[in-house]
Amino acid sequence: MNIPERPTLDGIEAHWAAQWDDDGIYRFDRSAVRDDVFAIDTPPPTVSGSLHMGHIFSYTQTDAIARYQRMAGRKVFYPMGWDDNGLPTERRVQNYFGVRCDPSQPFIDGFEPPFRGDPPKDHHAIPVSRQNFLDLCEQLIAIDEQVFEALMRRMGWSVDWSLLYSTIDERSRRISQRAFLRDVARGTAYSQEAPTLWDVDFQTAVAQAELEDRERPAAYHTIAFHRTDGTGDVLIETTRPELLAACVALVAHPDDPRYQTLFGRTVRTPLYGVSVPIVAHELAQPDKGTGIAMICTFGDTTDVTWWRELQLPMRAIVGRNGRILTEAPNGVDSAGPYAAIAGQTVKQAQRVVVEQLGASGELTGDPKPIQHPVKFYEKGDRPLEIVTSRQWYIRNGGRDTNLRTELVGRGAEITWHPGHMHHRYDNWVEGLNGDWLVSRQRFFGVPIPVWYPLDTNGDPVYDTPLLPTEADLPVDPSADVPAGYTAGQRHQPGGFIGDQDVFDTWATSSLTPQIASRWLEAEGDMFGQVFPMDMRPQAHDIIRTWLFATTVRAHHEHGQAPWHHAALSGWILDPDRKKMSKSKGNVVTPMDLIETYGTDAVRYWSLSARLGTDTAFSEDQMKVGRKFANKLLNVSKFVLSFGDSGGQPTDGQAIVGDGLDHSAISAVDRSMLGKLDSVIEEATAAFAAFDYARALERTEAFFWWFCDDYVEFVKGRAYDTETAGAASARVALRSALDSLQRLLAPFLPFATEEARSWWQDGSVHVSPWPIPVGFADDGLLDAPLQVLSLVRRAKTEAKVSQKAVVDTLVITASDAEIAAITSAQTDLTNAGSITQISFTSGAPLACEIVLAAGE
RNA sequence: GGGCGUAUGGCUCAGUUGGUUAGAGCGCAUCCAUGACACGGAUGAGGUCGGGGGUUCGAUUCCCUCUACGCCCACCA
Repeated sequence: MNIPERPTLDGIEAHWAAQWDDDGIYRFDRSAVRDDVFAIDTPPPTVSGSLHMGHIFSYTQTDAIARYQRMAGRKVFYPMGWDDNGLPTERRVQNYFGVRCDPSQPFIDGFEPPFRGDPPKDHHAIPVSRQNFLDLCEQLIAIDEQVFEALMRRMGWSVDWSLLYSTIDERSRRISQRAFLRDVARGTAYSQEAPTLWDVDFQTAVAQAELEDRERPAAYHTIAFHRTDGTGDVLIETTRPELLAACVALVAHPDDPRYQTLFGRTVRTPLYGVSVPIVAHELAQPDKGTGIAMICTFGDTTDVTWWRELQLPMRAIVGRNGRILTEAPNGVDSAGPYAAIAGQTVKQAQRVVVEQLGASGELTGDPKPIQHPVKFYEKGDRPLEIVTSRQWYIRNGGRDTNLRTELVGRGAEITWHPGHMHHRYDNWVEGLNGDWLVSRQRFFGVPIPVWYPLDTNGDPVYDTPLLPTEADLPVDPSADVPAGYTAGQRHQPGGFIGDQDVFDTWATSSLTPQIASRWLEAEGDMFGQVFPMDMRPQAHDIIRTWLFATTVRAHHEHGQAPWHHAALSGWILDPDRKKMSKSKGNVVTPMDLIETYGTDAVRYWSLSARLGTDTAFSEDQMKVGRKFANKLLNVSKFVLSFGDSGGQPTDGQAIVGDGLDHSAISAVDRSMLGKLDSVIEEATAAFAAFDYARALERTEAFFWWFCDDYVEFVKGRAYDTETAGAASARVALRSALDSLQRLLAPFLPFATEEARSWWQDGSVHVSPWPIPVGFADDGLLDAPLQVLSLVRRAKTEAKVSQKAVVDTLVITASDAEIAAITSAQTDLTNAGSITQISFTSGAPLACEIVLAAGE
């Protein structure tokens, strides 16, 4: 036994983290069978910056559950990953090095970027080749990932670092492509040319799940369409007059009496004079504007619906770069008014068209400014446009009621923590309106493993893609050649082309259970040991993306939900209850907090918050956690200082296992141990239900009671080896300490390990979770401690030391209480420095206290 | 427009099938520097459980309604 003179929390993190690593105590047991495994589908953090308090918060919550499960005997599968492919990384690379990817640039060997961190504001990103750009991505993520790992290790998260993966590494590319090929083979993935939401800055298609609405100013413009029979004008209102050239019809509600006579007739568009039909559709809203709207290809997603369902012609005018196409669409004269908008941005074009309409007299009144929601890519800066392009999709129920029902069923297989998060899943699935668009016109991602044959004219034949075999994965269709072709046939008539696109990052991260477990890999496949996983921890704002996408993939490939439990963490709020944001400038970094309060203190704050509950950032809570950890060291030192004359308990069954009969333990000590048994039961039940916060609350409450009441109560007896009950007190103290250290290990892994190391071999984190010893929680101590409390109050009111002697104490109590007090009388007189006690039968419990003179 | 959640002493939160004086910590006040701990200990003040209505012998807890805040979803001309 080696107890320091002055226990301290300082410096214990680095020491124990290194020790755990050396001992490999968090290694997954690869021989474990599924029933013994507890598998966690860890969220791979996005590597595009730094870890923030939200990560600390939620990952620590998962870690506590992992630690409990490990101690409870499960073989914990707890991987870590980096989500390092995708747009966030590309954007960070652009901002960090001052470059942008331009595939038309030649590769430069040994390329040096103009900056490494913080290019000046006026720097114009220089174009670099695709390969140079990808190299820079790899460089930067390697740097970022080192920083991430260092912080995670400092946090004491009990992940198995040998399971580390990255979503861009070779294994992930192979697994992602393998899963996709299987989707293609079974028809759950397909490509299609269709109108697609398009970000004009990133120049890529985006998926429904990545949209967000933002309130933007706009204006209603009232525009006159001319009836082709010459009987007058039809007025419509629009916020997008620049799309007039893209107009293919006017639409009103079929029941709208104002337009009954117009259905089936035609009007001519202003400026361009194109003849378009007036059609009826129930999505038209009579109360909006004039009740009749123009349908353009495409102004919004409703236009797409109308265009498709009413089988209208295509008259696209917005290009992929967000500018008006130089060539006018079918039916519009390129030389007319259109020439003035060709090549302009959408915004510029609007100004021009409004001027033109004003001049032609076809604009009625002044534009009426409004605020309205506009769809944005969640990471984008300009409103989305809709352009037609060929994309890959994975079926997600958005176009198939049966599939949707099945996916709702998968959601119901999962136990949600907290339960109400399930609504968000159902809500999302039931609101889907299209399949999942997985292709992106970007660079740093998993390539779509597909080539297309070129016909004799050199045009791609998209219906018969050329696919690699699984054995050849991963492939890069831009560099690799499909079977049966030679490299020289690329881009040649009769030859082939590679698909230029990459998967959206969610298309790969939706496979984290497969990636982490090395599904179907030649080396180290653990899939069968861990799938379906036990737990998916994640934030609630990505239910519609990550959680749902993972469920879709598991449904298609494995026919089941990917996990048994989904644990949804809340958000960190600023003290003023707003969502914590980096832009506020007052955000403290996790490392600062760890250094100020210690890891266990930061963990304590994280673990005080329940799943799904948004929580205020609170340094006060961390201070409490610091005190808690410190107290654990001190009480451990104190209890252990008594020596082990009563026999040293070594595990949860210490007292009996030590050869000491229950009857050798005094009634007072048995009562404390009974109370502890109840706490163990409650904490265990709470942990089993993923409610670590409740387990902490119960354990902590008992811990402080133990320190302030029980220890104070019995320490006089424990000191004095001449006392008959000394051995009992010592064994009880040690036994309780043993259980407490283990109960607290998931919360305070460093302090518990430190205190544990003074008297036990082996890590507390691989010791068994305590189980009840079998004593009754009889409340025997309630009455004696109540008396002690009254004595303390009397001393406080008399403004004397707690050490002051009580000459006589007359207790009025019920017979049962008197019996309890009598059984604890030795400890009571010790703890209260009481000379003489007498009893009167009665109720309620009361005391008459006479302090010794001169005190 | 639809859905979900939250409203408990100055602050952060518990409150487990409705049941005797609604709990804890922080903060605050007063006191004690007792031989584990001053990153300590003792004691205390402080709440008509968001408003209104209902069910019940009895509601913070169940039902209805209103209000405030937050989030998710929606076809946004």
